Amino acid sequence: MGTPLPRDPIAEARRNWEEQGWADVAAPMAAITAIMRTQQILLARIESTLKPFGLTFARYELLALLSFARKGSLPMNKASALLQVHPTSITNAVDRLERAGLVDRSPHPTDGRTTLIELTTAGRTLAKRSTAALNAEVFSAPGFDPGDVDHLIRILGAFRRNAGDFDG
Amino acid sequence: MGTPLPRDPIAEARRNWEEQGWADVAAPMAAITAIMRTQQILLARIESTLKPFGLTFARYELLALLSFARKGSLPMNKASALLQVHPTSITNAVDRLERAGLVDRSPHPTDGRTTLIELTTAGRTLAKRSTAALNAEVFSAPGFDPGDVDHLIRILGAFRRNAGDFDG
DNA sequence: GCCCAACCATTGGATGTCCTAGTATATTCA
DNA sequence: TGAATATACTAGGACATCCAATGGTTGGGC
Repeated sequence: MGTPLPRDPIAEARRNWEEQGWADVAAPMAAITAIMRTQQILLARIESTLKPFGLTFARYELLALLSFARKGSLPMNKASALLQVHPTSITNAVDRLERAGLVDRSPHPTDGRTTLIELTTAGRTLAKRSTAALNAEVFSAPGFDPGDVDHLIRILGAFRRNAGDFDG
Repeated sequence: MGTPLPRDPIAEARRNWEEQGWADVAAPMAAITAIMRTQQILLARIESTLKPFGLTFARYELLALLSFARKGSLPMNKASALLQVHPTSITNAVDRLERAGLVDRSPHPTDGRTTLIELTTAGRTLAKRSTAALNAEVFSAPGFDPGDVDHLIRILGAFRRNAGDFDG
């Protein structure tokens, strides 16, 4: 996974698609494949930045979400909805964060079905420090042309709304 | 993970970033998070389309790559480089594809270190059929504005070149 | 007031990805 | 020629994700 390839493998795939008579879907195929690869690159950078803190991206996202919660605590199903992941992934992340002393579980005062999660002091500190690291090492120089960032936000925002992520 | 949220959680995160005094990196943060989520949505669609064929995206990618190989066979390290994944992921995928009778391993004629992988007849057939399904169910209506597809390809292409994926 | 459908969190199983080691084969160079 | 280095693949472990199934808990309809 090291040295650059002589040519863009996605452009190559696009040419293959066109040669096979699938020219009508070749461009969307290339765009979707490019998103897959871009996500992979970005995730690797993020994980590498978070590693010194003992965090993965999944656990960081939960920590960051909690650090912005008005009441300081959040029901697990709410976290699942906001982060758009399966409830089992939240359970898994909370298990590990709790074992690391970064969050606490507590029963919901009125609804016996739901569990609340809350940052510990250590968790709040780590959220701050790891966010600072991500801002400095990843978000401040993402590798996009500055003018393209807004394009991306608009295009992907429309896509996500279209896919049913949110109303608006 | 069902009903749409009342508001865009990524726009929400961007506002939080700005309020914390990180306005300079709020936009790239939002763009990167949007790419993560978009990839997740697209991957779910692709996996769902491939499920009836007994394929995952990882295995499909390998099948498709082999179906375009000029010689019909490919060394494993070449597959690893072209698909941009860890060599162990290729080993894993080939293990399962071989067990399913879709590919064969064979020793390289001159280099005793390398293993060649090759589609079986069943593998070639399945590659064709599953590609047709993806074209019909995912790539033909990706959910992007038609004009945005070319923007995406250009922006993400520049990003990937910048990240060292390929020269050009 | 009671019952059942809906909801919430968890468990266990399958898959995929990466990393670290380890083994075997090639190549380079003193 | 023979040792050091580089390359190719495999083995085992950690982590995350999804799905299906389980066991409590609520709350609306009768």
